[in-house]
Amino acid sequence: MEETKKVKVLVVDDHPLMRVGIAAIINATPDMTAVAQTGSGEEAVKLFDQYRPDITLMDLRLPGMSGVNAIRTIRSRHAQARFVVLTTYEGDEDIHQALAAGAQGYMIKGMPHEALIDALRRVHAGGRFLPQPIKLALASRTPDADLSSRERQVLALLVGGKSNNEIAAELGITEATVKCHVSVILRRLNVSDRTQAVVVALQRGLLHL
Amino acid sequence: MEETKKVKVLVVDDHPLMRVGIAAIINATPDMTAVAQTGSGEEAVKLFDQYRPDITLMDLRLPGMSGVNAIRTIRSRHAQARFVVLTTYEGDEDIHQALAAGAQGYMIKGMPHEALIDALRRVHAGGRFLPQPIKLALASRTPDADLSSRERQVLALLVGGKSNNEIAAELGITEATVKCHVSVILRRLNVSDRTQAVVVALQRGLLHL
DNA sequence: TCCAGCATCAGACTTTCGTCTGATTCGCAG
DNA sequence: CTGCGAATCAGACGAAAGTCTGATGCTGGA
Repeated sequence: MEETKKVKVLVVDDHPLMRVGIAAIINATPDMTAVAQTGSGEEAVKLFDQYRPDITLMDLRLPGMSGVNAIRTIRSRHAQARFVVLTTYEGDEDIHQALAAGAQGYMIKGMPHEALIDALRRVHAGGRFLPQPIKLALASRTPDADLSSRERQVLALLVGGKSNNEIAAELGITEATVKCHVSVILRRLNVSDRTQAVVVALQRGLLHL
Repeated sequence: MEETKKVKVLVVDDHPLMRVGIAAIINATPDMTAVAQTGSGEEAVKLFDQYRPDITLMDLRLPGMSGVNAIRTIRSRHAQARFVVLTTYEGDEDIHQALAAGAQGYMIKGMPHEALIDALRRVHAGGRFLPQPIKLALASRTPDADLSSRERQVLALLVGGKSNNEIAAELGITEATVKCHVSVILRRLNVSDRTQAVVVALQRGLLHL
């Protein structure tokens, strides 16, 4: 068995136990090896520079720098870098962001681990890998889902449970303007009041608690 | 090394990769062995009967029967059964429920895996194990947090984004009564409107999306 | 037995929410 | 250059939401 031919994988996940499991699966595959692992996005960037893995297996929910930002940062320096995102399914927004950032594969924690190896193989071969449910979630995305930055700002405050008045104070604008933004947000998210807006924002992963 | 002296652990988690990691850590510990594993609460009950493990490592978020219900079911038949809950921290309610159901230990995914072994040892020795942040979360719990079953029902509909009117229709009561329930819920959760109620309910794990 | 708590309802009142109409400014793409 | 969309504000309106007072029936524990 020639070591140099093994596919080098960098594992990024904030759960140590999960990293152990992933590494075990990868290292049990004869032509793959987990060369390094970490629980932080910042360290992932450093480790990538150091080990130049063929594929990076990346969780999105990380303390500090998010997985998406880590992908963006690494890709800005290494355009050929390939990523498989590994996460518990948390709404279509995460998926969309990750793919936009340059991920080639998406794997859901909780799928049988053969699927993980399959995904790694396909992505390493230059292809893509998206599970069926992920494809469906992306297909059902309406383009209206993209809010302006100001609207996302207001939505964040809505999720914080703020009233129109408080939001106005916090943003230094009038309540009338806030109402206007809220109305637009409701239309874009296709809901009829702020409570529903909060629920779908959390469901779709537009914001995190 | 005498096999019969090993501490037998049953692993219950719906993420296969996580199970692999947990089992690897346990089996790497000389005096412990992961005798069985599953991703479902129902199967956990069967496997317990079959293997009689010394400790069951239980995730709370499972498809089908919840981890808490699995603990309750197993305990009703085997009062001496010991449990360590292993979960991503999702609010004080889960913890409270799990301990009330009879768990002796609580471990957060994302802690170093030495801590897991430590927890298993202590619980197997007849003790308890609660990480510091968990203790704090439990300490800051107000007794007001317990809602009546009717109130929980209303809260669930609030989280569903329903209006008072829709809730009234769904429960077959008057809107006046719904308003009354909502008022009580707001006071109990210590918030001032339904949107905030939804947010804290999700934060504290009173309800799941 | 009696009180406390839960669930139910009603009316009235204030505040907030959400919509609508209409208007101004700014930057950017065609 | 022109127009479109974002962001800003205003006023006014109806519809919800939330509070308060007060009242009834039921259950279960002290």
